[in-house]
Amino acid sequence: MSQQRQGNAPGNAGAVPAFPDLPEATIARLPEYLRALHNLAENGSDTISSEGLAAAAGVNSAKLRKDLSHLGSYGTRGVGYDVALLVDQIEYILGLDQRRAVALVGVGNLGHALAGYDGFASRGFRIVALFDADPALVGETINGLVVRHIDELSRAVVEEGIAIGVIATPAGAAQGVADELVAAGVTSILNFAPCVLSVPAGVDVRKVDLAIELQILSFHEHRKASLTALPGGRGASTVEGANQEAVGS
Amino acid sequence: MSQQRQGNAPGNAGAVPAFPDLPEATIARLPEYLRALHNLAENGSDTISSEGLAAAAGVNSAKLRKDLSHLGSYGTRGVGYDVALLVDQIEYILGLDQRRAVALVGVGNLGHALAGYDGFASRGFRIVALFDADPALVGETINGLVVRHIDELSRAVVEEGIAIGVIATPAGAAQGVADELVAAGVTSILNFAPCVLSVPAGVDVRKVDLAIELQILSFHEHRKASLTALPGGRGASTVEGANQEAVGS
DNA sequence: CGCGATTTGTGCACGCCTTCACAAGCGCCT
DNA sequence: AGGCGCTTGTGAAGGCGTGCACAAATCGCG
Repeated sequence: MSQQRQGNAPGNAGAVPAFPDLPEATIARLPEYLRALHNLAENGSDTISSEGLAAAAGVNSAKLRKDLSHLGSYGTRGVGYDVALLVDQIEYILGLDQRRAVALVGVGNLGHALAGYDGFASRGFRIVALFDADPALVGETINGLVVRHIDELSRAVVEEGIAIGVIATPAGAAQGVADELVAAGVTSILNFAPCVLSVPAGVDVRKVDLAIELQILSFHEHRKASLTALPGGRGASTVEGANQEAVGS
Repeated sequence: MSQQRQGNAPGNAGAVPAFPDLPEATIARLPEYLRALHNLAENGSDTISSEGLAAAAGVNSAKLRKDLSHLGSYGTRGVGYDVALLVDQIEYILGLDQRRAVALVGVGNLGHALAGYDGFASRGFRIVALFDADPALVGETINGLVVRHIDELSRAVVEEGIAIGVIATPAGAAQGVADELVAAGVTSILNFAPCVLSVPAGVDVRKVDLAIELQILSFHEHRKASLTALPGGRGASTVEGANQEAVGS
């Protein structure tokens, strides 16, 4: 590894290990590696081989090694990777060393569940504010947080230092909420509403559409069915095996 | 377009428009096109240009045209695409003409919300059975469905003709549930549990991990912050604009 | 009927990502 | 100390996906 930490900050004394620019595909897999590593750490493993970690994360071992090499991580040849060290490295890269504050807008059916979802708290995030436009929901307490009216969003974002917003409103309200989030200073949005958001440059949007995932599965069902129905079709056994397609680009 | 509907079933008289093998990337975008088309249809549009539809779906128009050309779809040069026809084509390809039956396992926090999520019903899916292992939850009625014990899963899958299962259990229980689903005959699984599932060939798995999406956003936050902090950093304005990264491979 | 405006469908080139295969490095055992 | 086995890190090749740019096709109008 010749060029880890390529110094784009010339005079910096190495205090901040300047930011490597990782391929998007790699970034999307890092959280999965992190989860697998936490599992391994709980089971008492000190080191793990690329083969082992790859299996735990559901990817090819060559891919895993290349991913890790991108972030300049040191494994030890003949031994493997130090689990604790790798956890720290990945958490640092992902910016999870600081527990990030998240605002959630829309506490309807889905939003309510997200507000109570353990997985966020246990993986580096704190939902610090809930908002809704419906007066009937404002005031309700969910998981220790009081739902506030969306008009208070702007102030809360500033006061709590919120950089990430989650939209769990109906599609019709999503763009308006996104605009308010951006105006308040939020620079990353996770959108559960089934619609395209338009945001200014510098704001990142990721979209999760639950129905789309089912529709993709439906396509494969349809394909499998039409294969088995074909005269010469060899049935579903022609499909490649054990494909674990992770979501997220 | 010379080779639409390449007849892999030689003697078939065209009754079944033999299955084109679309690129995965295209498949993942079809549901988004479909959603945009439904919106357009509601607004009374009869035809739509590739430019217009691309904007509504948040993609490049060239990409959209290439995607649609893959499924042998007919647009009219100088005019655009027939909205109703395109809806039918995409719904057929995705296998949404038949409302697919879905089983949902795990009605905890997240599962409860999924069971009540309108977006499934309105886009071609019927959740027909709910299961949980916790006796305290069995018997509860959610959205008109009674939660059954997971032991009844196998019978229900057969009786109701269920081909798609959704796992919304804790990570520890997910692999066991997946095994039972597969044993019962389910061939597609949507997994919300944060773990890797291992399934036999011929079974498709898609994974949605809500925390992972946030972690990817967190990375970009971290990156943006480190850029603005840099001596020569030109701030967040260097990021490419309005990037709408859709989730799903 | 012919022409211009418009829009689709696609050949092509480029870049990203994946995968293979192997050299380089590390630790352990004798 | 030396050799052997194991594992990482990476060069190179191949495949896939994207986006440009343009030819082909269709409609409307004079």
